[in-house]
Amino acid sequence: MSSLPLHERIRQEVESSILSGELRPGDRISSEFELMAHYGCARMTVNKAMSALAAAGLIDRRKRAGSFVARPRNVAMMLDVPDLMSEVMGRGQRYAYRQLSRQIADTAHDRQAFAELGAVGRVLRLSGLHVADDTPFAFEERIINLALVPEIEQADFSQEPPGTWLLKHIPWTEAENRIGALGASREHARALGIAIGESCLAIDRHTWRATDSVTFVRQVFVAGTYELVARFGPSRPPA
Amino acid sequence: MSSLPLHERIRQEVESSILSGELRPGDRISSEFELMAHYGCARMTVNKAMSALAAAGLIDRRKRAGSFVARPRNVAMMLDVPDLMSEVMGRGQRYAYRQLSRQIADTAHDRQAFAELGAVGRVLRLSGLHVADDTPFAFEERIINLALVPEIEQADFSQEPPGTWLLKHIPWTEAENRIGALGASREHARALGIAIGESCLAIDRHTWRATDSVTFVRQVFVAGTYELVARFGPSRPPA
DNA sequence: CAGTGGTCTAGACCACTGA
DNA sequence: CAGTGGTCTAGACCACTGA
Repeated sequence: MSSLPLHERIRQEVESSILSGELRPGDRISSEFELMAHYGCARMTVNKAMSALAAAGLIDRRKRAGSFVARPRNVAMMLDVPDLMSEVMGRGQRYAYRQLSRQIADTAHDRQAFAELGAVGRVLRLSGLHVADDTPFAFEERIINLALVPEIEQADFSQEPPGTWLLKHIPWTEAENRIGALGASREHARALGIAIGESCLAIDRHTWRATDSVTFVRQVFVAGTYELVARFGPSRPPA
Repeated sequence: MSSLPLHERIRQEVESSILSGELRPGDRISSEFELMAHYGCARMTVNKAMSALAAAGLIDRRKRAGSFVARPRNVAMMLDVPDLMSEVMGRGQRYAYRQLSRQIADTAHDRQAFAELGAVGRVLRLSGLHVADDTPFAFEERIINLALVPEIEQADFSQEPPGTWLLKHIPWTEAENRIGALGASREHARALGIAIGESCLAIDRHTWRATDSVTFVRQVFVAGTYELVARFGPSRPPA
């Protein structure tokens, strides 16, 4: 039973040739005209398959020359960056957000806020804990551009954390994440119940709406309690 | 000067409506027939634009019902996972790999190798340091399936690290990365010149060729010396 | 200059599914 | 059952660029 569309079948067959090693980097792939003849289909169907492989970075296409298996350099992996509340609840655990601090500031006087968001004016600064089954697993420190989201001043974070609130109210954004490690500061240590200097995973995320900064957040996870997963490949990895 | 293909212009215009908030999650997008009329083009052109948005996860398409702005849940970010040697040299620094240990084992007797790769038989176990401008910045511990890459037993890692060697000899693979933090072990600490327990970023990468395990590697970076960057969005984030 | 990919057209048939 | 998206056809013209 193969109800697979033809363009998808072509894509998978060429992809398999590349991932199995039958076609090696630099090798030329049959031209669209040759593939048309081979599959007995229209050129658009072949083109759809090959365009998808080019978009995924597996092949390079050059006019007049043809299509070639690309060299795997900086492979772009797909990284899942889930909403923490959804993720915790998805594992069947209870989720809670505990606010630790709240403060209105202005990028004109708050140098850190200015450094992260630029000159956006009034900002809301929050810090809090993400808690799964009564155990804090992440500390977060957030700066929100109030010019863009004034109504967040009245928001209630007892049911959902600021990140989830923002996701609902500022639905689609552009984002940049920086992932690193750090040793727990005094504040992190007290909040997370660990020792100062203990190893933590840190995610710094800056999100924009068009050209305006929406929010900057640093989330700090105790080492071993949280992992990010990124994948590359046609299917999920074999078991 | 807009030499942009029409399908790309349509994609960008709909994307802008979503990212600017003009269209909100759940909102219906004009049908392909309406967009055909609006842009005065063929349906395939509209379809190419909308299919790209659906592939990127920005819209959901349902037969009979139409196309709708998706809810931003687990957004898939693009994570750059560069080759360490290329990255260091791309920054204009000198790169070197220093091998620390080398050992042939068998998954029949080596429990850790079996746990990571499965029952693949003979394996090569390596540990070494990635060095930029004479400063070690990453420790790596690697297990390689010799059944798949027997010639690596004779390879010389003085010019390129095992990862780069594998990239050249086993060009395209599937991969899964797990990114977390850990405290430096005694071995990490000695190799990297840091204190035991000091915070480190750890990347565990398992790569496959079709259904066969090729290699498992853990790379450990001193906190603050290395960051991973992941992005989501139509363009690069504003400055 | 000739082969290749990039794009686009104006149709077509179909599966699906919600009004 | 009618509107929608999914797919596909058989053409077309063009820009590019390497033989």
